[in-house]
Amino acid sequence: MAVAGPKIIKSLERGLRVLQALQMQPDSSLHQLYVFTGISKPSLLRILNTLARSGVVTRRLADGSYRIGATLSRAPSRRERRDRIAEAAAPVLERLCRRVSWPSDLMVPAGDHMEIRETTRARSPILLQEERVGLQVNWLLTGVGRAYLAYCPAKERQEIIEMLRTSNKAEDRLAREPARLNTILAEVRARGYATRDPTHVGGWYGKPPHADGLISIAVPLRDGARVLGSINIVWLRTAFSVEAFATRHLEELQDAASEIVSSVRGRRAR
Amino acid sequence: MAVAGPKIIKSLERGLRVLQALQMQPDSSLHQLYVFTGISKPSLLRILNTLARSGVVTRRLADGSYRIGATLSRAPSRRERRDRIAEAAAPVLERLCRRVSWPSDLMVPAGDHMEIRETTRARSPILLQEERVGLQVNWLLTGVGRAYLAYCPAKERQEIIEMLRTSNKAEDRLAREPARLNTILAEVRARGYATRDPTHVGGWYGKPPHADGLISIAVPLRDGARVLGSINIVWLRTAFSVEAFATRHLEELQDAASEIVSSVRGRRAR
DNA sequence: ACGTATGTTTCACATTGTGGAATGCTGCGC
DNA sequence: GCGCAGCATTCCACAATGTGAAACATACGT
Repeated sequence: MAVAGPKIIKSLERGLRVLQALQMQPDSSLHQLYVFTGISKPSLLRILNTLARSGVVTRRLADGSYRIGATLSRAPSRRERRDRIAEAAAPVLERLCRRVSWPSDLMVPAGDHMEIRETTRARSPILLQEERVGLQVNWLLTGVGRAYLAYCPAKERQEIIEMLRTSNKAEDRLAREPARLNTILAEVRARGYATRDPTHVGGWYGKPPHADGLISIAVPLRDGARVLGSINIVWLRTAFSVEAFATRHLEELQDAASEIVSSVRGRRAR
Repeated sequence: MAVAGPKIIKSLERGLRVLQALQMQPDSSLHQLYVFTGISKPSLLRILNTLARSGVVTRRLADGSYRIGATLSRAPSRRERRDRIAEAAAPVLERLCRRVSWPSDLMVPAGDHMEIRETTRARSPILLQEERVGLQVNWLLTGVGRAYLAYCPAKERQEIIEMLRTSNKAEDRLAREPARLNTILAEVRARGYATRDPTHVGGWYGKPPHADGLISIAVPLRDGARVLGSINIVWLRTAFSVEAFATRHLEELQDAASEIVSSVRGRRAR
C-alpha cells in the first residue's frame, strides 16, 4: 500500500519527536511528555535518559522535569538565558548539597523580586520545607536579594531601588531608607556573604509569613561587572550560628558560584 | 563488570552522535561522516534519512552533502545565515528545475564578489557545465550580480561600488563608469530581471574565460528593503532569445524568489 | 490514614536495527 | 574511449535491541 520509501530508524524518530515536544513545551514532566507524544512512559524514560546522557536535554533538580540542553538551544531569549544559568547550576549545586548536607537555591532577578530557578531542597537529606521553581522572594529582606544588590553595578542597583521605592509596599520600606540600606550592603561586601533581615523571620514573598526556623548565607554569581543571580545554602538556625556556618562552608559556596559562572560562559562561548 | 546504569537507546545515541558530528563539521558527505563517526554507511544512510525526514538535517542539491537544519541551528553566525538561505532555497529551486527543465543557481554576496550557495545544475535533465558551491562570480558583469545591485539599498550599493573601484581589477572597470552602470541598473529595474554583460561571454571569475554558450536571467531575493542574494535560470543561448525565455519563465522565477524569502523569514521567526 | 497521580523497574516477546557483500553511479587517468 | 577507483545506495540473513503491560515505588492532596 504505502510506498516503501527510504528506510527510517523508528526509535531515532521517536527520540526526535520527544525533542520537538520539549522545544514546544519547555520544562515538561514525564507525564506531560507522555500525554503530548503518546509514547509509553518506560520508553520515554529510556529516550530521555539517552538524550540526557548526550547532554541534549537536562533535568531540573528541583522537580525532575526535563528541558532542552544548551547545546541545541536556538534563539537566546531572556527566558532561555535564565534556563542556561539554571542548567549550569544544577550539577554544581548537587555536588554542593552532597558535601554540605544542607540544601541550596539559585535565584535570579525577575522584575520587582527575585525568583527561584533551581533548588536542591528535594535532594537534601534533611527535609526542609519544599520550594518550587518560580517562587518569588523579596529583594531587600532576603539573603539572595541582598547578595545580588551588594555586588551588581551601581547603576543597576539604583534602578532597582527606585522601582521598589515607587512600589510603596510595606515590605519594601527599606528602599526608602537609603542610608540604612547602604550600611547593610556595605556589611555584606565586607563579610563576603549576605543573610536575611533579622526581622524577616522566614515566610516567602507571596505566602503568609511564618517563622520557618531557617536561615541562609548567600553569595552573588559575578560575571565580570555583571551579576547573574545568587545562590545560597539554607539550614536550621538552631543547628549553627551564622558565623560558625560561614567559617565552615562559605568557601565552598563561593567556589560553587564561580564554577557556575564559568560554566555559563563556556556554554555561551561555543 | 560495568554498572548496569539507566537503560539507553543505542540507535538514538548513534543518531545524536551523527548530529554532533555535523555540528562540528557542517556540510559533510556521507563518506566524511563514515570516517568521522565510524558508523557503517548503510546505518548512516538510515540515520540521515531519519534526521532529514524530521527536518533536523538537510541535503544540499548541488552535491548531496548533509548539513544541520534550521530547527536546531545555534549561534546564527554569518556563515550559518547563508546556509539558511541555501536550505530554504533548495526545495524551491528543485521544483523550479523540474518545471522549467533548465537549472538555476542561488548566489549571495561575499566580499568583493558573489558566490554560489546552491545549484540544480546536477539535477537538470540537460547537462550543462557543472558548478560547485562556493564558486565566485563577478559582481558587475553577471546577471546575478546586477540583479543584486539593482535592488539593494542605495547605501549598500555605493559601498560595494566603492570597494570594486578601489580594487582596480580590469573586470571591475564598470565601477569606474558610474553613468553607464546606472543606466544598466535602471534597465534591470525596468525589465524586472538582469542578464550578464554581453561582453562577458561566459567564463566564471577565477577560471580562464571561455565562451560557454550559456545565458541566464536573474532576479533578487528581496526581503523588505534588504536583498539576501539572487537566483537565476540558465539555458543555452542558442535555444531561446532572452526575451522569449523571460516571457515564458520570468514569472515562475520571481515566484520562486519570493517563496524562498518568505521561507527564510518563517524559519527565523520561530 | 487513605486514595490517586506520577515516576521507575521488571520482563517476555518480536520488531527493528545492523554491517558485509553485492550493485550502481560518477569522475579520473591513461 | 576504456577501465579503474572512490563513493553512494540497496539487499539480506542474523540477532540485538527496543517495546509496553503490569508490578512496584513514591509523592501529593484531602
